[in-house]
Amino acid sequence: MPPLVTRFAPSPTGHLHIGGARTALFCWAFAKKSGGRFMLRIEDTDAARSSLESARGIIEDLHWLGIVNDLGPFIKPDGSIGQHDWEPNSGRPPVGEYFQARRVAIYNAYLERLITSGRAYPAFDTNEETEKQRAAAVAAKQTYRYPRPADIEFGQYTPAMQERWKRAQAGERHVVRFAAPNEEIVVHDEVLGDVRYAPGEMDDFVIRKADGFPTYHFAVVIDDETMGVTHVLRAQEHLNNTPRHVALQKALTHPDGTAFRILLYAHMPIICNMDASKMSKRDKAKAARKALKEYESKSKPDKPQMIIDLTRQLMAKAKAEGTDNETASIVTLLPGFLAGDNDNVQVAEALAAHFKIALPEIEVWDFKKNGYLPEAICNFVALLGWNPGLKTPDGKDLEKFDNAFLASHFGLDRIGKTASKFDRNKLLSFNADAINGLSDEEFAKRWRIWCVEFEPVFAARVDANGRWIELAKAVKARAKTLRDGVKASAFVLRDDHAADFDPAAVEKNLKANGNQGLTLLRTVFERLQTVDAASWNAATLHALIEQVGQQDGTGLGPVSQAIRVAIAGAAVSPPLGESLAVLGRGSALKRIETCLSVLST
RNA sequence: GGCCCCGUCGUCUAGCCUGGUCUAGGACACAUCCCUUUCACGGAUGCGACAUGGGUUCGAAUCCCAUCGGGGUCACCA
Repeated sequence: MPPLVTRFAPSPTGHLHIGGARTALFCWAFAKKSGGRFMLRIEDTDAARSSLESARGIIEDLHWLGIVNDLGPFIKPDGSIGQHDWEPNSGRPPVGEYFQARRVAIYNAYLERLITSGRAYPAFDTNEETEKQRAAAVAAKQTYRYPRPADIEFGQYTPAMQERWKRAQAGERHVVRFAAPNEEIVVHDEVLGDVRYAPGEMDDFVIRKADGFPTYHFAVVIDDETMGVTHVLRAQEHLNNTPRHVALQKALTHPDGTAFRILLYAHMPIICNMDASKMSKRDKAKAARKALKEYESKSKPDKPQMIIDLTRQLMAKAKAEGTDNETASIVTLLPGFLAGDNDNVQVAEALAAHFKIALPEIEVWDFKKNGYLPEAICNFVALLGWNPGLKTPDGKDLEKFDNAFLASHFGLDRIGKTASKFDRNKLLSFNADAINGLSDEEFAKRWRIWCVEFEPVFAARVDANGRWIELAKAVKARAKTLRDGVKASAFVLRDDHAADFDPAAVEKNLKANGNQGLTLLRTVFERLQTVDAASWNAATLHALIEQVGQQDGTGLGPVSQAIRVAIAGAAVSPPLGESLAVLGRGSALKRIETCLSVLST
């Protein structure tokens, strides 16, 4: 019995998309659940857009999510790319290459047999010619289908076909097209059931491009067959591709004459935005253009001048950050981006930084950068189109689980059919729960690692006073993301001599009732000075503040708020004991002193 | 526009296959209250859906049909 094999086959043209993460997760979970293998394959046949860097990034993103492949490329500790292949005793021949661009010889061998069996033929139309026909068809509201040339006979390797092949081999620029069968194609889908496509729906699609690389359809079918893939799990946007793949599987044979298998398919729901459009990288460009539009409608700038200004600012920024190269390309792409001719992500990000707006998180890396935990992302995304259908002991739907649970419970039978909207609120809530489920120590550790990468200034400051645990305790409950944790502790970064205090807070908490707050603040200040550095901890400080409040008869509130304004500059901060402890004796006293002297005059 | 898929609270969904236990359950969001030194956390309560119209049936969220609505896809991208 050959093992069950699923595969995730991204094209390395950018970061891992959140929808791709779900596909990978489901493929992984299905393989684990079934005792099979999960394979990663890199579909880099688009020479212009693929990059090794993207492939590396995608592998890293998957690893970060805890989705580890049994077969295909992985990143070694030394940073180089290695690969897992079928073992000698696995009953399967080794795959060899998992990057499609390195498998061209394999595709060509199958392609040639397709040609000599009359099921594929070289076509010499130029791109412009077919585009023109297509445009004409669209203008006439007709469905465009590539018309099969008159000299092609389905399934016959005629002299005319031989002549075409000879021309192609002689080096004439051409593509190879598949001679599509004129019959009904039924796709058996594990989620959707049988999906029927009427005869004549499929045209003679391209299977090898003019640059010699196979198209997606062809490479996928050859690879899935030759690599031993048994189940194809992918998003529903691929459903309409499937009849092509099935037709190809029916037409292809191995050198020994055996037929290709018809694979088992399971198409899962699309993940879309709250407005029901498909979630895509372009949403970033959309958001950036929207910000720009708002700016334009507000300040009605001269457009050419604005482009010049923007360009200058971006270049200056790049120079300051030492990212000259990247920004040079941004600058050349900017006019096209503004005109809507390209959706370059770097341009979008540069504009977002300029207009101080947040771009929507679309890729796994975006979520990582903004402080989401991988376990929360996996958990949330697993619920988009799948549900365990189990209840918790108190009768609620079971929806909090980890990847190990998925690996033991996932099944195709509980994949839904309806598209799901990506509710960022719910993800945020899942993330907050994941953070709160961490012990203080664990949270401190992971938060610090994140800060070092994404908030280095803050990390260095906290590192300097070594108060991560105290800060983590103070901040954990009010952090829905790791980034929130930094926001909640922003007071740490305040200058001890800063003289700006939120006026409303000053009025309410210090000056009201005849300077009640200031008086209290003076009292605590004196008392705090008696606490030495060794006993400067949250519990001691809290007790002291409580005492002052009691002695004064005003309770805990007024003193607390007075101190809070003094040390944080505003009426909001984490609990006082912790806040003072984190600041340390010197800093805390200095701030109160500053506040007293600024407001007493 | 052609083809394909889908239609339960605003959102994710349970229930649908195997009609009655569904005056449709849970979660997120929202609202109110409680807790509270601020902001949060937490606790309680509330708001809120079977797209519409026909069948079938004693009985339909569940089965059938139609309508309407939404989405996907129509590349020498994957």
